[in-house]
Amino acid sequence: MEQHISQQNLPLLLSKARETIISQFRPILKHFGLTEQQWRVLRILFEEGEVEPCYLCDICDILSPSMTGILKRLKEMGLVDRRPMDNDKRRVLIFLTPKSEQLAEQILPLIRKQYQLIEDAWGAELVAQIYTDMYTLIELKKVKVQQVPLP
Amino acid sequence: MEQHISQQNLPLLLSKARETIISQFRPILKHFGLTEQQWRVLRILFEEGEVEPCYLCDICDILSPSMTGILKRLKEMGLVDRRPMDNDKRRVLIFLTPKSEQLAEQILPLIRKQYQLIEDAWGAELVAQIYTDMYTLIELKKVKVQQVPLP
DNA sequence: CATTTTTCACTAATATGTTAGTAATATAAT
DNA sequence: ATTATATTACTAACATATTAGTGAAAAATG
Repeated sequence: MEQHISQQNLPLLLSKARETIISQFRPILKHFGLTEQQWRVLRILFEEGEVEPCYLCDICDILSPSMTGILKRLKEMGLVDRRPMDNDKRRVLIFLTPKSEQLAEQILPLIRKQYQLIEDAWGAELVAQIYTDMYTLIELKKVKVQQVPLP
Repeated sequence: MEQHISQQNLPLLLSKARETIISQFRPILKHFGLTEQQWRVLRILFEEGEVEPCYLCDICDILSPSMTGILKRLKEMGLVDRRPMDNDKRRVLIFLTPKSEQLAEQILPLIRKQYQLIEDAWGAELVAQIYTDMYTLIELKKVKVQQVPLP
């Protein structure tokens, strides 16, 4: 079905753009029985070692209540474990298990290859441009926008 | 908390970019007790009159099972109504009520003003650039990407 | 005309998103 | 030190996302 996209609807455009990208990777994650969010978390843990949940929330763009469930399920799957911090009893540290270390080592090369295939199909320049644009847009978060007065 | 963003993670970047945008509009919708998805649907109905659920799914980038719930809640709120089609008994048509027509007429000017405020803060050229990039990216959906072989 | 395949809206089950609020602990201000 | 505030992880309640699958009707096929 061919359709026009409503003008002045940036969130929707971003949503559709994101779907275009993520659909290229969904088959890989599905093959390993992971959701996109679960993989985001595992990947950060693989790259950075043990970190706190709030740090994961920040980096992965996942809110705290969602993260609670994600970590709970990852723990049930035997893919993460946790230990309390010594100096601050509120905090905990999350880290990978040997099982998930191995899993990440399997998945990461496939993700990289898929990015290569995307560049082959869409052109490396265009992909680079998308990166640049997204970083620019995210940085704009720091530029305060006035709020329209509400009735 | 300042953080680096993982390389080769476009879906996450898109997610953060989208959040940057939508956060500018959330206060408006919240003021009227609407979620972003509910507003997407109302807006299309306001622009296009009565349409079918599958068309709304397509345009709003919302999957059918989600749309079922969204339309059900909008109906309970008295913001949409439905009638079966004459020639095809599977299909239904969704349309606004007087109440939601009036609501849309209140909200739309505020959305437009907020876009103006965004352009004032970030620059019209940059916003235009984002539109262009997103359209380009969405069009890329039609360019088939090879799938990495899975073990 | 009868059979097969598609299409449409829907349900079910599970995972995540969003907002509000909580208890425990830590830090800042009095 | 005592109070007030901030932070961290969490729960609750509801809305939406994702995948699989269903029944009814329409369209395509034989």
